Amino acid sequence: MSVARLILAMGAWTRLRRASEELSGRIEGELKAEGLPPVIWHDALQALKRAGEKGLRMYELQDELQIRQYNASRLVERMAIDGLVARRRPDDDRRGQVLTITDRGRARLDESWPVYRQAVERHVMARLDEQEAERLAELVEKLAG
Amino acid sequence: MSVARLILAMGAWTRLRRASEELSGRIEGELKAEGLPPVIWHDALQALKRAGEKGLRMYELQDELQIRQYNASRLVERMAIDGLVARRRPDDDRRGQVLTITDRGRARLDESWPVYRQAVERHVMARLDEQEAERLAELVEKLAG
DNA sequence: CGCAGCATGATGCGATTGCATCTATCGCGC
DNA sequence: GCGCGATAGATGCAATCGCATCATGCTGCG
Repeated sequence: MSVARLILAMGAWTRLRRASEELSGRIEGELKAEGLPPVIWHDALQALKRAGEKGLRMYELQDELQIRQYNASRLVERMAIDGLVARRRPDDDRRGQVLTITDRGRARLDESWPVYRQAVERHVMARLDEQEAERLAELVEKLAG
Repeated sequence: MSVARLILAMGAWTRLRRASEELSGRIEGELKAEGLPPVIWHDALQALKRAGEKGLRMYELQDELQIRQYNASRLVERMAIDGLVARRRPDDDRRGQVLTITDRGRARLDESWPVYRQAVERHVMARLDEQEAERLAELVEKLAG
């Protein structure tokens, strides 16, 4: 019946939220403890690295990271202050920015990757086997669409 | 091999985080659009309602909601300002607080529940069948322990 | 008893977020 | 070419978060 479904959905949602916050707290905490930038910076740098020379427009980065426009704007500003990304105005659209990773950005990525990786190994990989990780990914994917 | 496991874990973790943020955004958004308090207030009021007359100590609420000490402190302060919870000092431990829900708190809960419920129905229940919701709850539970 | 350390919760401060709005530029229809 | 709605991104402001630390009261040990 529908009541049971709702209770299950509520339970899943609440646990999902708590688990996400718990994990974020731990993983971000480990990065910060090493003086490294937060996960979102890592994601952004990785996306920019993948994009290579051609770089990404603001809105592409925003899309890829699934963050809000103003958060993308501020994220990039902070990363630019640290010299991790370069911004340039394309001639064909002078409203916009093209973002590329700098050498310093790549270096920072290399520096943070081992720590990030170990954190994920410890807090995620160690707790789920392959099937479970795959299934979890599928299920949350259904929610985010 | 271990590399595959790491990739799966990373994928699960990233999607989990994004889905959680996405869903939080939508659900909190709907509450805010109706002038209702955020989900965490709902959770807190519900926990206090369950606790009844006896109420909860700060650290019990903190435990139940899995939030940090300073967040509990501030959450309760804001809810008290709105008159949704009552704080009183127990005689046997005059450092602490005992929190109880007020009539106004119960009323607010009744008011926000239909909206919250519908949001969860729309964004969670509608996207997962019973098995999926149950499995998701199990999996995230393994991560949060 | 007296004091040191522990537990409980509050708070100052800087960083981040959300929301709304602003500026600059683009491109389409006339 | 001109004007106007649409698009790209920045920003002021208030609220919230994280961290460290503080204040107060409790507890156990000599």
